Amino acid sequence: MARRKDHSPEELKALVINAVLGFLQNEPAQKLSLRQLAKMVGYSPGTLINLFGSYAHLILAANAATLDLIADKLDKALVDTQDPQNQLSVIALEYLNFAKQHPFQWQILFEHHLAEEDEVPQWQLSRIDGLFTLIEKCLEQLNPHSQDNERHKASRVIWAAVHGICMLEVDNKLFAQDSVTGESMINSLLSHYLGSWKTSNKHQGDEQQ
Amino acid sequence: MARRKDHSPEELKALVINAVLGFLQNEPAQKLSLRQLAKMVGYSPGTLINLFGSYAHLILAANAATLDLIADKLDKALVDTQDPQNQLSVIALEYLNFAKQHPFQWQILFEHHLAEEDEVPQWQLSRIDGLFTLIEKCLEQLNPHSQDNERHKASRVIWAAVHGICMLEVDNKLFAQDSVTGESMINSLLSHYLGSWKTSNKHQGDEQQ
DNA sequence: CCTTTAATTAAACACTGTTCAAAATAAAGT
DNA sequence: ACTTTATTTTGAACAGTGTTTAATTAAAGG
Repeated sequence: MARRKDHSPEELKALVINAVLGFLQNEPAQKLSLRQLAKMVGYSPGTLINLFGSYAHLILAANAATLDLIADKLDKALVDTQDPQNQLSVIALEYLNFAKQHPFQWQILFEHHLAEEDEVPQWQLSRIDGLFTLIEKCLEQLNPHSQDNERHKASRVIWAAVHGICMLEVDNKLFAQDSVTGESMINSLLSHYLGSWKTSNKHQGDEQQ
Repeated sequence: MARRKDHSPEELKALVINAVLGFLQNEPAQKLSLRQLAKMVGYSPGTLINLFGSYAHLILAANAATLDLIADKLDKALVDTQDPQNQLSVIALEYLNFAKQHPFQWQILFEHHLAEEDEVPQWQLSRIDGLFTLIEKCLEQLNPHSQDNERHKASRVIWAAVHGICMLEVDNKLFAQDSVTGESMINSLLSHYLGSWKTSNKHQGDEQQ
């Protein structure tokens, strides 16, 4: 059998990715498989494999779409916020919101590991780099006297911390009383961490390591 | 075939769990399977299944052993530290150290999801509860005027943040310059967050949410 | 119209976790 | 000591997985 002109390669890729993301709205990534995905879009497993290279790369393509979607949401949420600390808050809360609304789609973003032989593709790296740059810009507004490497470190700390909160929230691993939500934790984190950080480099270097 | 008196059920369980943890020292969880695990210990796949109930519960048992191991390391690391802020630092750094030294064993702790129908077992919950209690005690020493729910929230924030740092460090997803290590991030997090937190409830309530 | 090119797939392969009836043996009863 | 009972262990079968490949067929080029 051969070339069915139903869909161009790009159309088919989009079709498959939509099928993945649609599936992950209701069911966890574990229950997804190449074979039933092929059935959903009406093609054979082999076709999907030589479209994406492998099942792992197919998931990677879906994750790329998710990253773009998140970046888009962040950009839109930032347009009517000027204060840098509020901006960081908006970024973190919007990120949490996405994780809560699409838990399975969000989980697969971080639980999907490529085989160690093939490296993480360049576009993936640049997408993540964009997010860090965004945070660092906020930090620069918050404390114009701060140094590059201080903002670099702080952006990673904030990002990792927010990420951890989202992760445990989505996995229901916080074991917290009802009043303690992901939102309140992010507020606590940002107000205390930034409150100390933005005043720590006014007259001297980092006070502890 | 029947009762081979080679091993009692408990001995066999320990044997299997050791095989799992040994495997995860060198290879990721993806490459582990029930069948090759059975070969390692010299029993059939079926035997392991009616020992543990299922492959998922076998992994759960291995994760329980890991949690005990971590709790043990934390206890031992804490004996010669009095200052509560130093204690929190020791806890976090020891935790990071374990994650770095046993990345695959640590990953499977959080990437392994049970089917939603069977709930997380009680002993698992109590182990995690113990860790939170430990952190809350440090916080109480840090600020005796703080309220219960404030320490409750702060313990979750710290825990989630430390966890996020460990996760991105193990996954190599920090994309940070060499000077920014997991250790330096944990130091930054704790010094800034705690620095603000411990003085925030001296004369009034939580200043923001 | 015929040939070449390339997309698509069914079938086979080597795996996976799980079930179950049959087999093997340890323990209990006589 | 022998039989019976009970229980542990397993091989084989089952339904599923991702991947490879040879064969097929539709479209494009001459």
